[in-house]
Amino acid sequence: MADANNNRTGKSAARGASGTFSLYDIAKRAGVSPITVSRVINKPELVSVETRARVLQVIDEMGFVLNRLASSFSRAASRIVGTVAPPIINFGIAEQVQGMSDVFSTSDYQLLVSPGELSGDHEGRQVMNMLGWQPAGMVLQAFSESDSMRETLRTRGLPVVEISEIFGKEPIDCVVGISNHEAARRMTHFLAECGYKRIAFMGAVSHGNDRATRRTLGYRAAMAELGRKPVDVIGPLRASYAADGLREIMELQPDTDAIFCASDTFAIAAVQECHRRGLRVPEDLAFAGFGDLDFASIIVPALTTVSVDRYSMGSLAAQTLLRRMRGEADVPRVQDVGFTITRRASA
Amino acid sequence: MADANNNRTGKSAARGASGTFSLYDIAKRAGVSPITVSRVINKPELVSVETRARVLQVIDEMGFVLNRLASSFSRAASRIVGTVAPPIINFGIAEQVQGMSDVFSTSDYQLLVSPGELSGDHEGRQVMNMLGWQPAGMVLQAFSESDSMRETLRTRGLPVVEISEIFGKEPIDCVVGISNHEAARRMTHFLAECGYKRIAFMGAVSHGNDRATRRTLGYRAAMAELGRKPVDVIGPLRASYAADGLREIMELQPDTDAIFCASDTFAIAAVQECHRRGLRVPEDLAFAGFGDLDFASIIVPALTTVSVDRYSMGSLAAQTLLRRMRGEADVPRVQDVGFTITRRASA
DNA sequence: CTGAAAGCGCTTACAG
DNA sequence: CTGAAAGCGCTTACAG
Repeated sequence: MADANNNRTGKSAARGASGTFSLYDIAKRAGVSPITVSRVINKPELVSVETRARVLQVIDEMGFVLNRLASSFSRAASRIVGTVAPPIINFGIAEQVQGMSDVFSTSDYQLLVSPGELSGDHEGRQVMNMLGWQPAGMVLQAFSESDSMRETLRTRGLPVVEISEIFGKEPIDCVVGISNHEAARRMTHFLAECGYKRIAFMGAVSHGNDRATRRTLGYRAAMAELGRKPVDVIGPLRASYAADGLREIMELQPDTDAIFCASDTFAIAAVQECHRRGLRVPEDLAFAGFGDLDFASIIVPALTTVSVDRYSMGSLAAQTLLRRMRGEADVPRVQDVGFTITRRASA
Repeated sequence: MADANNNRTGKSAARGASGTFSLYDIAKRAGVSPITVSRVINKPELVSVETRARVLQVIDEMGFVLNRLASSFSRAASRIVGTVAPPIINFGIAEQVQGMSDVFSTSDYQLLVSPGELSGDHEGRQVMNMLGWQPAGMVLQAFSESDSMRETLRTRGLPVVEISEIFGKEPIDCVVGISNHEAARRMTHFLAECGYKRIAFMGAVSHGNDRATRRTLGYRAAMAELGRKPVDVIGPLRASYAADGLREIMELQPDTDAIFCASDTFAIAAVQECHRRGLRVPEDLAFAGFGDLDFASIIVPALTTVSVDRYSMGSLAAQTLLRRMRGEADVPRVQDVGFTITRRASA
């Protein structure tokens, strides 16, 4: 049949001995042409029931796995979606990726996650790398804000969804996220409404993205609106900084009665440090966090925090990208997933 | 030059308008053949300094990104390494992936992470999916133990490194991990040596892998060796189970003086529950965990636990796979990364 | 419903 | 140090 004038068949069959078969091997065995096998896999409704059954049986018998490299490379439209994970995968990022992957796994797109590299100066290089896989779209988890990378992506006209701070942002294409500035501002006002008089802030150093900075600025904006003096310190986003940060704040303003932490990690660790020092939380010192990590509701006292639904952020980003890749016209450029202030026992 | 008898050049150049160029476009512009461009990228030492410089400049000017799909698909040996992440990415898994990716990023292999799907009955399907990308090797994070999948992989003769329980395991190819049975056994003996008399165990339900079960059996083995009666309960691996588990244990054995938890998540949450109930830790009830999460050393009292270096597990797995893919002969089939008992304040 | 031809953009192996 | 030819395993677009 088809193999009379196709000399590749023989070669593939020979390779088959080591466990790998091609479409041609299946076609030969099933007595059909390779395109028919391709259709059985990709567009089964175009093939007659009998032919389909026969081909499927051969596929099963031979343990055939379609070479995705070849199908992606052939003239078919790319079904790859790329994302680059930040170098430090924390719980929030994991939730976000989960949200994305749950959406893509029910689509016919394959999500490729390229883990972030530690050598941080190559943010853009990671994205360029990903571009080599010819993705139909990308989700950027906005750990970096390299301008040249943003420009490259914009020029290519590739559908891109950023998960990011949305305040005052000029997105490459679409952006999904929250306003960290607004969230921090609101939490600060909330603490003031709770009756706390001297609210300090423990912030994280910026890591190539502006989330951390936005939170600090939101706190300061609220303090200005309240007519109060801002007291803030900044350190690396690790639990170990919390004890130092606490000390720094108490030196700056010994009668501080509440500390708003830019992350739950800080808040949880700082609360533990208070236990160690014999300070009562919230009676002697109240705490609020940011993020609503798993442990935030577990620790004693349970943490008052800004709840952000990272899973939803991921799935909304994925859904938005799907719409963009389908070429829908009215896809919103900026989507705010919002946040809530969750009051528990710590403030 | 080269383009006179290559009709693809024109087409590629036309596509270039929308931002994508091929090797042919670069070759034409630089006045060399496509293979030379390929060599500048892959084996620069084979090209003269002048030619190299000229080509690199054109690549840079045109923002050329090599099509990895095409290079992987062409007859070159695959430079793809696949891994499937478990559906729930916890902190340990994240560390493990980090360890892997740090190793691969300094090699010329590209790590492809396929995020796990929630529809858990398709464990093997994920791996088959990955196989379609023609990886040169795979790292299995052993969240599932599907026999048919293991058999498929074995048959193909693909280099595979499993990160897994190593006790009594017949690896597909190579395995890196610890003996959870031994670790749990040792921690139980350690608690006994600390003077605790009635040591109970809070275990997690097995999730397609046998780590959880191994820990339970290790505890029971130690109790048998000590000539004591084992008291164990089992629940879903979520912080919310800890309060229930604690109650169940106290009903089973009201004078329990130490609880060994199969995970730090349980232990941290259970300690918090004790705070809530007014029980002193470790005076009234001592706790030990498993894993040494970030928060284990932060909470008050700091947690006594089994420390397992997940990052090292990931990087050792990657290094082992690299050796297997290079065809080294003496790669050990089973590697035990070991554990340590870390004593802190909770027991 | 099924098939023959052409080509996706690279790299290998062979020449020079 | 550089290049022309062939082919990797699929799928598209065209036929019938």
